[in-house]
Amino acid sequence: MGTKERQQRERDRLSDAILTAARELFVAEGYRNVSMRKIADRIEYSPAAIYSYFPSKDDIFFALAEEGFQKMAMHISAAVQPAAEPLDRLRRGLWGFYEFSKAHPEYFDLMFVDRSVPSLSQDFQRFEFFQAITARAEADIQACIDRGLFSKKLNPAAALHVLWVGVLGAATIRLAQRLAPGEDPDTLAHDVLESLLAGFTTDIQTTFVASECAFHASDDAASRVAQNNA
Amino acid sequence: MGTKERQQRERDRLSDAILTAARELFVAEGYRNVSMRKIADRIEYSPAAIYSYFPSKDDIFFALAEEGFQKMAMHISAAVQPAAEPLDRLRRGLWGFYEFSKAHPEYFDLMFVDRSVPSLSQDFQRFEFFQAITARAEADIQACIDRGLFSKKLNPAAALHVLWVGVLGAATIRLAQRLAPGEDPDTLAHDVLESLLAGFTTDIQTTFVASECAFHASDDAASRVAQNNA
DNA sequence: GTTTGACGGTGAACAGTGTTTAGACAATGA
DNA sequence: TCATTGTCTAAACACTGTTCACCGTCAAAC
Repeated sequence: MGTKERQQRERDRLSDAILTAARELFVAEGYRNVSMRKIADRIEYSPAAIYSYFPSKDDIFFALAEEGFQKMAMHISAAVQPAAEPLDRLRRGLWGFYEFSKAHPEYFDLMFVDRSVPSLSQDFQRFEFFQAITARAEADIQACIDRGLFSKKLNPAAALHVLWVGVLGAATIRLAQRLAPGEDPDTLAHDVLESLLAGFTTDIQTTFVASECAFHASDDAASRVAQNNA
Repeated sequence: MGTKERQQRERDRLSDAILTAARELFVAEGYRNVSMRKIADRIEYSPAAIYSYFPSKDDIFFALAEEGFQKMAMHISAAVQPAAEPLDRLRRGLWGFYEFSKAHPEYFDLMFVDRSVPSLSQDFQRFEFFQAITARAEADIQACIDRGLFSKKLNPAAALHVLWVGVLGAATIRLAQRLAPGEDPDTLAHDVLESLLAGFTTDIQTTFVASECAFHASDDAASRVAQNNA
């Protein structure tokens, strides 16, 4: 009767144990120091046993990345929560993104920076996290446009990407420790965010729409755009 | 007589051969796929021989990173060259930075993103490249301020970091392939750059100076700054 | 001319990595 | 009771960075 169910339960239990062991090693030592043998030691099974639960090491990290996205969604939601004004919400959300990179550097690296887990790059858009958080943020940007805080020429989706990527750059440079000893990464992240938001108030960037963007095509195009904006 | 010199010449020759082999493997297969044994195979020596020329694998990558900085300095200088106007020079220089990340992704990753070569993080400011390129770029920013193109409240050094980090974020996200299939990374990089430059024209960011920045201290501080700028 | 010492290079090993495979063993269904 | 199924393991494969005892060569000293 319930034998199939019990077996499945047992499978789930061990699958969870593998993920838990991997997660603990992962946050403690970084994912570069997580090995199948260390995971096996923790769960008191042989390394080969893991392979009947996860096809490869990459798949374990893929599952961990999925956890990371949920963690981040909660982190950002909590940061946005207390604010009602759209610009305030936007600021808080992006700062929450930066803070997440500080609170969970290993997750952040795995989710956004690392190139050694191929499945993550390939299936990145699969994470439904982006549909949820992104939609709200874009609505906030639209609200800022409607209230006259941002340029009417702004494309909310493109603008969100710009903000996201800008803060991500600051977070990455902090994690990679590519700043001089005196420089404060928090200030840098803050300045990037504020500069971008300030830029959104202006009408200057006429090439903001993708189809009009030929800046990178050639030297001639580059100087043409430069002249336009000078 | 010249025996010492000949021995030294021979040492230099082999040291160069090691770096050449490493570089070829590095650009062809990525530095994660460079192994001491593969390098040894190429130079037709045993793996152990390498260790009397480089203390560790990290030191080989450190030397390659140094090459990368020289490469990048040349790339950016060539991009800036044809322009006379400071804003144009700035734009070209930063776009050159982005293009470098496309032309030499492995170098870029090693130089700015990677965390697995500890010596690079530790001695990052040692690369004299930054003194050379940075000084010129800061002068261009100062010129933009003087000509009224940028806010007078702008700190050139901080502003350059902001531009640098913003473009770096776009480059990183492109390399990590964390964009949806439809999205164009070049457009994104361009938008980031233009938004930041546009932001520099405004006086809005009153917290641009480090000492006044308390945005990230607490929720109260965050909302206070938000109100200031709303 | 012989001996000594240093140096350059190697083979083998150590301790680790992800992954595969043949086999053992227990639990299940007929 | 017997055959089957599924789970787990020991051992191996092909790698990784690094170390170390050894070995021959060659320059210098006696």
